[in-house]
Amino acid sequence: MIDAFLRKLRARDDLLPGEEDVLRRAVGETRRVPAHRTIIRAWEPVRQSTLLLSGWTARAKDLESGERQITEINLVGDFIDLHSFTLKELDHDVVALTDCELACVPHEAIREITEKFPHLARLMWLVTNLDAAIHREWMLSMGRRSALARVAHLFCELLVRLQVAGCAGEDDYAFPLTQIQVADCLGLTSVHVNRTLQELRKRGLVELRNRHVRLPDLGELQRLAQFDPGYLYPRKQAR
Amino acid sequence: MIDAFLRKLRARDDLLPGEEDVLRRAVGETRRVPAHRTIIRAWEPVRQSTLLLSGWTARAKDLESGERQITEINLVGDFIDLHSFTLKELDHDVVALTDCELACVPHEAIREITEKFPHLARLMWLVTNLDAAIHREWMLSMGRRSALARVAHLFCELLVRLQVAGCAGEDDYAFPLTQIQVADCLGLTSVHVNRTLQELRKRGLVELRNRHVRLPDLGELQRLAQFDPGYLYPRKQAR
DNA sequence: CGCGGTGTTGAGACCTGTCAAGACGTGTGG
DNA sequence: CCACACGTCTTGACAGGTCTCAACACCGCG
Repeated sequence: MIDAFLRKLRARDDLLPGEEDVLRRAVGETRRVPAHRTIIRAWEPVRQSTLLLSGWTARAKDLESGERQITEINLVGDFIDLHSFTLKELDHDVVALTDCELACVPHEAIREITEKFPHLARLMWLVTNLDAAIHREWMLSMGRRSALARVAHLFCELLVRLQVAGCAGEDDYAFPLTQIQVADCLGLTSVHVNRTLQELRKRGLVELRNRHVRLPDLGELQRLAQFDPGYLYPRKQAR
Repeated sequence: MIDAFLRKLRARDDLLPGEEDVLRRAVGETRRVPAHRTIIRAWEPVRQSTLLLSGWTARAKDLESGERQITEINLVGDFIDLHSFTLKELDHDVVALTDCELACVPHEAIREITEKFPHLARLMWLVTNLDAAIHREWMLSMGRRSALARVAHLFCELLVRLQVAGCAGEDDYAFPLTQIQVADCLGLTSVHVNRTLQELRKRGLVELRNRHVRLPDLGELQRLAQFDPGYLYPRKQAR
């Protein structure tokens, strides 16, 4: 159930004896939410963190004028709000992009981990820092990459992350986002995302239909996006 | 010496007895670096984190084409790379924007804190999560705010953060950045930053000269920027 | 006094946004 | 089974914000 999360941790460091058990015991009840539901509302007190067991979620910030910026996509095995353990309330909403299965982990349990399992606590700290690294790469996209490179980069990132989670093939994966949601991720309009996708299709870099994407020329796509997976910290290391 | 950092922590939660001492003992030697120096280079192994005692630094990511994106400004009392404790290497450079004084904190010392001072460790975890919250707000700026609002928002953020650090007046502070660096923060060109600054001056919202800025109509500036300091998590809370 | 970096200005290009309309697809109710 | 409604995708014409390139002014400093 929490296996995708364990895999994510083990990709970065070996777990010590007992750590897997503690984590399994830390997990409380699970629940399902339908697509479009707001799972966590900004600025409301949070007493538990939530692990994503299946589906896609997004962290979204809105301006008064209604424009939305998605600051991160979360996938199977991600905590959607582990940072709420230290922050106690979030500066953004978390919304379900698809139907989702969620597992609760009470902050009290995480606190116990910080008291008694410091190595595991460091790994959970690491996980929140991985989110921040993704944030920084997205900033680079929004500040300095063209629309074409931005869209390409998003497809590249999601491929790698879904592969780690075991939810993607060599060069394809289920892609549930609408063009509106892609636009909200990239700081573009949906009209322009549409035209950009057409350009990527014309170049033979992206095949997208029926909520499924294939990236037939990954090398070229990565070159176009200047995608380097280093920022996802895929290496195992003592931490 | 590390007082600005202590103030930053105490603004979020009370310290327990002994925690201040541990922190003071954790700090190793200090050093000075001149402006423009690269303090930490991306992807090189890091064995210590660095506390900023004076000056301004930036986290910078570059594209091959040479375009730069600054993903965060760090100020007195900030760790410039606390996340390197879990990440072991950084996905970005850290550069000195001004002459800086730095203090080393060996990762070994932070590791000890996670082993023996879990509450303090949680506060240091919190500090890295504050960085991520700033990242998210900057993403909102770059994705959805106009150039005018972006520049305004940056001035608002720096005012609040410098006030917490005790380095700003009611409505003014020393502002050492060039327009090129501001552009790199906001995903704009320096030419456009220049024109945007003129517009802000014309509206009576920003007075900037001699590396010093005053914000005569803070309320209006914040309204224009849709600035809400909540994302800086200025509240004290048990953590 | 000259130099290099920074700030300023102008003209024009271009990328992306805006607005609007229609096509397409899917689920629902009659 | 059809009609309809709704969201999404697509397309076109046009607007506008931001960028590019270039030149010049300014200023601190050696």
